[in-house]
Amino acid sequence: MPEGGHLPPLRKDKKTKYLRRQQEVLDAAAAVIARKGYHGASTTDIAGELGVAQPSLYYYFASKDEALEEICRIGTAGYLERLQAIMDGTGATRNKIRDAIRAHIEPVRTIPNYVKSFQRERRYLPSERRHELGRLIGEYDKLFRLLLECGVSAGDLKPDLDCELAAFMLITQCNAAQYCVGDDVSLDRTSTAIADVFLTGAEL
Amino acid sequence: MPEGGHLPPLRKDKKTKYLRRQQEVLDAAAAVIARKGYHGASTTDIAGELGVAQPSLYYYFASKDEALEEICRIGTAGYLERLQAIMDGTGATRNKIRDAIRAHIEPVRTIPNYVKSFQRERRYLPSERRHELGRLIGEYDKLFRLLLECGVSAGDLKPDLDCELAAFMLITQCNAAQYCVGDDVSLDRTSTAIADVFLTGAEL
DNA sequence: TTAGAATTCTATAGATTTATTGAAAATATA
DNA sequence: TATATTTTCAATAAATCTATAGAATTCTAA
Repeated sequence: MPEGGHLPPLRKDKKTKYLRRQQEVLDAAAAVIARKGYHGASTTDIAGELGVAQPSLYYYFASKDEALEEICRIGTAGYLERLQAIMDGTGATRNKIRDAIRAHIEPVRTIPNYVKSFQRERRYLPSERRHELGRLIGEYDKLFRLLLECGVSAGDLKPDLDCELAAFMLITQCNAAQYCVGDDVSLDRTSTAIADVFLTGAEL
Repeated sequence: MPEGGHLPPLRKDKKTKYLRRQQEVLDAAAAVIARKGYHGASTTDIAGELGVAQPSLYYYFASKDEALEEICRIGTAGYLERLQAIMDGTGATRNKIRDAIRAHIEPVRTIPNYVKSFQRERRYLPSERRHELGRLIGEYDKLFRLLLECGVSAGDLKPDLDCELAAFMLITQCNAAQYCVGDDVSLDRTSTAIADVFLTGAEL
């Protein structure tokens, strides 16, 4: 058994196979945790999802905590970089906001179990990792807020806009986009609808 | 011990004292469950919050499930009625929307532990009660959507507004209002800010 | 002050959980 | 095929959880 349970075996050409299986285990864990919550999802449940015995999981992860850490890492990967890239662009404020909304919602749709587990279960992480994630989220919130503040400075958005609150509410709406139940809930239509209301309002 | 653990004693004048204590137990349970989640909150944790021994709780509730049911009942009480009353009023659409937002956020601020426990932990209810709550939420969503649709019909809101999505996103923002962290996060200011952006948008 | 009612406690049963150990099975390699 | 490596499993330890039973305590009222 690999040291610590989560370290891969030694032969280098076998690593990829090990890592592929580890990914499958992680997918199963994310699915069960998204469905039943971290404490509601037993390791027996996760093993059942995979069709293996419960101790087999420990060949790939040292602990349930560690699996949640990895799930959260995947669920948050790239967010900051994508938003930064959008802000570095040259388009109009409204298009940057549209792009930011779209970029945020995309993983919510493509890897919903990872994002959902991150959103709802990250508070059960060990404190060090939890605080680390908190800092990352704080940076993202700040960057999103900066996007709006730049729009205000440029004269594209209302000068009295509460950018902190507005950024928070936009992020909240993007996170909730996975729970939409309407007729056409495609990524495109959902992100466009959120952006439209945010930019131009609902009133005539 | 009262039959079933949760039924009050017989002498009628003692009932109020029993019910008061039951409320204290419920407050403690709501606080711990809001903080640690339903499965993360052990009955020992809840008893510790009250400073009593763990089995003492069972004098007031037959089970942990039952306590969660009661917490969810309190956390959702009055929502439908308040929204209905607002819709029955005669004011302009924009003011009804403002009132609806304000009314939704108020319990989020006044009884946060109950609302938070309801929002995040209701999925762990026994299935019958969970579906019952689901129907209640569905009615509320539908009523909120109707409010917007009436606005569209009256010519107060844009004819192409996606009322289902917009209602869902408004409710989502109200529910998230408990997590605001800005300078002035009063009920008034938060609800006004949400309504302003929704009605008139962020763009100049 | 004492009898009865109401409330809380100690002790514990019984189920479930995470994680470990060492053996068995499966797979790859020579 | 035989050997070594990788992967999985059965068995189980140890901790924790919900809930119960019955005793002890506290409160109330005559």
